[in-house]
Amino acid sequence: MSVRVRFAPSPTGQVHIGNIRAAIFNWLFARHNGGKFLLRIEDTDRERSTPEAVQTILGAMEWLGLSYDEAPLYQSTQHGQHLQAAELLLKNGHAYKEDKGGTGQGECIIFKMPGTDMGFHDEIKGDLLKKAEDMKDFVIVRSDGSPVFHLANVVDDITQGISHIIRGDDHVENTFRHVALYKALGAAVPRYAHLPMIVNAQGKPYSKRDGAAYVGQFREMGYCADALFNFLTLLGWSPGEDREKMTLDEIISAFTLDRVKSGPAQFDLRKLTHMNGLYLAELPVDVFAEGVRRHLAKVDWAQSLDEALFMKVCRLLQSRTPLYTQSETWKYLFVDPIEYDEKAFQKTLKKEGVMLAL
RNA sequence: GCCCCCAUCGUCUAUCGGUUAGGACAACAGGUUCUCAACCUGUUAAGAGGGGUUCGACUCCCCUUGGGGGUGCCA
Repeated sequence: MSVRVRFAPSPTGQVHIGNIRAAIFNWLFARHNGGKFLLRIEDTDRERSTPEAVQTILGAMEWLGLSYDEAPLYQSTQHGQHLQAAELLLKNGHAYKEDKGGTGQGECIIFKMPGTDMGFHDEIKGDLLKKAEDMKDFVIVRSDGSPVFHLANVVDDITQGISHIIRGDDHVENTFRHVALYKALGAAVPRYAHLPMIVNAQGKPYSKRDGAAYVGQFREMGYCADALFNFLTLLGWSPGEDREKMTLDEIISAFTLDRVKSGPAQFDLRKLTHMNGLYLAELPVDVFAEGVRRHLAKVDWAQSLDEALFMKVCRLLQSRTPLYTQSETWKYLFVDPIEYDEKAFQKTLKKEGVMLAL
């Protein structure tokens, strides 16, 4: 079975850390299995989708090295496909029209759940079952003619030939609907894997209120892509054998879904910072220096530093810098005069017999 | 309310019936040191509770408790 997975973000703003983690896991799964990693931009929400947000997504993926294998599919171009699928469901009796009243006006198209108990196998959580009475019919096309997420998502996954759907835990319940949709559409049901959520110290979904929550923010704060990638990989997954800091190749070859945990994982910025330090320490000096330069660009005392001294300082402090932004505290090395008591200094020199090689 | 999922040090995790329950981050102590930091060494620290199954349970089953998710003409 050839592996085809996808990352399907909505271009409505910044790229959330939880979303990019899902992208990373999909990417790793594809690379580990020699499959394809596809990108689908779910831009059907005309109100909130913007071209800038698409660029933000592309930029975040490029920064982290998440290369995709085929041209991105823009969901808005699939509108006809979605409606065609709805028509098919109507025709074969899996859907019906109804005016539900309430917020919308007119008839919407509703998918009829099979009315039998259902189940699917989750690669991470195991077998999941649901009784018929716990599943309700649901709207697939709104009364204004626009397809709902469930329909669009499933139809697009079918047209992109997705074999494994690896996504956040918050979609577990949707999966029963999606499986029913696949079957009603006469398509092969893909394999599913639901990733544990990334939560904050309170156990709630990690959000921007908990500090940095977007890829762009981590980049600005001075974290390097490899460190963030490695760290995110360890949230909910472990290669075993006490391995943590790994090269990309090592991660790819060790990555399997059966080693993904199913409980939520708390985001610990301190551990990320420590790991970032390990990555910065092994960078070539000039690359490190370049990163420092970027972060010092806006700092007033660092506007015209002596190049030779700057490189010297970089060489000296590289291994002790967990974050680029820490270079902002290097001011004393360049401009502050060293304060000392001349008399006490001389006295110490004599007393200790200290020899200074100056 | 109803449905589903989850549960090892403060945190991320290893363990897939038999271990002194291991590693990492953090914390603490000491060392090193031109402040800070980094670094080195060491210490503290965990199987939520109760029943089973078994010669033997962190590990398998059940209940309780706690946490999370879902329950839209949102995605």
